[in-house]
Amino acid sequence: MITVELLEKYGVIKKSFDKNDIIFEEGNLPLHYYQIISGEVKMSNYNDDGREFIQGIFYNGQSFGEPPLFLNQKYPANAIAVENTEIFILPKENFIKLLEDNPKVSIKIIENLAQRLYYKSVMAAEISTHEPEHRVLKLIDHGIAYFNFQKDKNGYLINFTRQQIGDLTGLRVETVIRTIKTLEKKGELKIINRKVYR
Amino acid sequence: MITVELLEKYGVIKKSFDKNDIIFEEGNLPLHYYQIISGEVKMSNYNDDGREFIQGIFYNGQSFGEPPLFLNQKYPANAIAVENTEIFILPKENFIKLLEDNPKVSIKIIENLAQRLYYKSVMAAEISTHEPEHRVLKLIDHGIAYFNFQKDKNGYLINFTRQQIGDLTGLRVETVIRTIKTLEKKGELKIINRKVYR
DNA sequence: CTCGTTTTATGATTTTAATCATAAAATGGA
DNA sequence: TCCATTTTATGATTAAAATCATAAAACGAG
Repeated sequence: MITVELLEKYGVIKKSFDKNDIIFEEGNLPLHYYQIISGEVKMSNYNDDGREFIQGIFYNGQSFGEPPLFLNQKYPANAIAVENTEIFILPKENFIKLLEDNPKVSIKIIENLAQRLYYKSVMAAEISTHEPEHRVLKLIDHGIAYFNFQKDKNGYLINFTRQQIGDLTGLRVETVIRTIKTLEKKGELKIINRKVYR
Repeated sequence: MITVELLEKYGVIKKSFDKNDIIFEEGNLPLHYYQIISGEVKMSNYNDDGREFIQGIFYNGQSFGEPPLFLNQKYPANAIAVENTEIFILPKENFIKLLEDNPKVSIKIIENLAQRLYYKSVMAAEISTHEPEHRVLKLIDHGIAYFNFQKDKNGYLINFTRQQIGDLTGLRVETVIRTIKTLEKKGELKIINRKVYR
């Protein structure tokens, strides 16, 4: 996360997106740095059958889409506003200039990329070698630490739909529903009027 | 990749590992920066059944294991020498000092992490939404660009075993063998005395 | 050169999650 | 408040890759 003052110094603009608006598309060349002011953004891929895989979900203060920007490669996924969202947008050249002038920001970027790489490493191993129960629990426990799940008297509220959990873990929605029920029976989580708590 | 001169200035040491030696283990706290001089290193996880998932394979000049170093988190996977390997090892504090003193190195680190994140994004989507043929081809095509595959008169030699391809794509070795045969029949790749060419 | 290990190979069977079908409950615009 | 859409739910069936079994070929350490 880069401070507002710094971004403004380098000519950032604000842009609003409605729910379901496309921010950028897979295959496009990156031209900007994006940082969320408010709202929620998902990055995802669709395969030939229209099946979705969610690479990540981003919230207030988080940036997204930097890797291909640094590599001059095409976006490997789409970025879509999950709800009405406001975003800081900085042209690539200005962003590079900002980094050159402010070495400490580079360290922030490194930490952010490191965090995302860490998540992807964990989930990649989960998706390819573990059963549904393990995958879902791992995602939920990661979410408690890094997505914005709120704690109340029942525990952490996992505010993902069953479909989203499926799209993040590579499982079908029916499988997620059944898996969550099994996990409830085993006492690993609670279901209180259809909402999942951990 | 950080230059030898710079690493030596900050007190780097060289260490040799024999084939199959463990460089660090999942769950340990990171204390060093690692950069390969020669040889080959794999990072991988094992699930409860002993099934392996290879996170990545690294060669001459490449560094590995930085994300948890920046985050003060435990290693999410093991690092193992695939063959006899020589590695530069720099203590964490010296590495941080090196970065602070040399902002341009930060940019290199960012590009490196961005590259790895890009690979993980592509493979995550493949593993969770595509069939074996698609997964194997994507891995191979990525390997041509980023692993050290050599081109000869038959095309690029994919110098991975079927088992390694399986551990990188989340498939079983028998499935990989059958998939590669199918891909050969479809003309997507060649098999010349058991070696795979693309 | 030899022998144990690894790699590639193939066929038969099983398992597990995907798929298909259907529906009730909840949600959210108009 | 009404209706279309989304979300959760459950049962039956299927398909696809994993598993199991076995073996030949290649490799590599001594």
